[in-house]
Amino acid sequence: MKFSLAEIQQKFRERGLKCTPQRAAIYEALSGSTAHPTAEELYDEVSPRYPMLSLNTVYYTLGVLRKAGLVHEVNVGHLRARFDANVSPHHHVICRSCQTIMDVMDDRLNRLSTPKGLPGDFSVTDHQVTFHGYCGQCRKPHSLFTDQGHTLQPQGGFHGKKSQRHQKPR
Amino acid sequence: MKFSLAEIQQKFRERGLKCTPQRAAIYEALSGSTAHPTAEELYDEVSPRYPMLSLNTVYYTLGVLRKAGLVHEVNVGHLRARFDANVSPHHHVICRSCQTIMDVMDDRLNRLSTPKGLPGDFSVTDHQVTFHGYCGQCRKPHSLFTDQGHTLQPQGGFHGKKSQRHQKPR
DNA sequence: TGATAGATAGGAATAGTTCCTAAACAGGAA
DNA sequence: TTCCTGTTTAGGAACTATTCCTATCTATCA
Repeated sequence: MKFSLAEIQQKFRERGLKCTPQRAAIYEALSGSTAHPTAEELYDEVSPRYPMLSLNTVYYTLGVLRKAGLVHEVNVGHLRARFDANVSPHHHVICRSCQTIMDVMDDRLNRLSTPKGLPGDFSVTDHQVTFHGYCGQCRKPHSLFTDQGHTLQPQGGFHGKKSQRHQKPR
Repeated sequence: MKFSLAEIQQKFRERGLKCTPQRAAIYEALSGSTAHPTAEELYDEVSPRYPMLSLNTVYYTLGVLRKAGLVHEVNVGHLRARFDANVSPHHHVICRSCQTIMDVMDDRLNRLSTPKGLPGDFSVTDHQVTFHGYCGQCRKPHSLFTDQGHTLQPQGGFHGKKSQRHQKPR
């Protein structure tokens, strides 16, 4: 859920983080989304209100928030990192075709026990379950045969936002 | 387990893939490892036998083998892609500090049922459980406090192979 | 209000991966 | 066996996400 400025200020203060307008805006935008946006998508959302904002600052801020435990980084494939302000334990479903990520809140999955057969000195801190499949929009008869993971060369059919390097208008 | 040349030839033939020496060597090296090597680590392993081998070819070959279902790509964070010739369903344990990946073969995990609360038109094809924690070598008292996921700036303590762009000797 | 540690913005650098192209070659046909 | 053809290879360049560097700015605290 989207946090108010007061809530954000408090969270930052509790963790000894400076509360700059950019930082608050980035966190506000992230907390108001369940789409697991990329750094650039957050930049695109916040940028209109802060035209001087740099993508650099978004990365820096996300790094700071992550270290403070306010943000999780979700990685799907080796493509762009995606971020999530929902830091309570949860899991994900990912469409193999359009890479859309959805949250799965299922307590049963939170309670999986540590697997057997690990080296004795390995200490498990947490785990995550990722379900793969095809969402309604991508679910076509041939999908199962054409796409095993991401493709070497970009193919059509992606209905999300197109990857595009940000260009400052000149 | 490491495949023999005859086995590799057969697997390639069955899938209509040309069996070039480079391709066979790359797949042989991958099948002989449980360390989930990166493209570059495979390159480093095969390269001595094929000095003209290019990293490009390793990427191309891994892409071809992945599409043919002979290889899985495992992604940890947004760092380098890692590959696995073990394509039977299994799960992973990853050290948060050194990024070492180990396989978890646990039938119980293979049988997790599809979570509730998904959009009705989403079809789940498979799932994967990833356990995070700290391996014996990385398990120091302070580890739990300094590292939440990967760091913005590289820190010491990495005991794996150092990331280093390959340079052809001149 | 002033000092200061930390934050921001811009540009450059880095690293992993993919694209492009000409030359080489595996595998089937003759 | 030899020839043909489409695929594979290697090298270089390009691309993209992310990080590094640095000068300037600013939120916070005294």
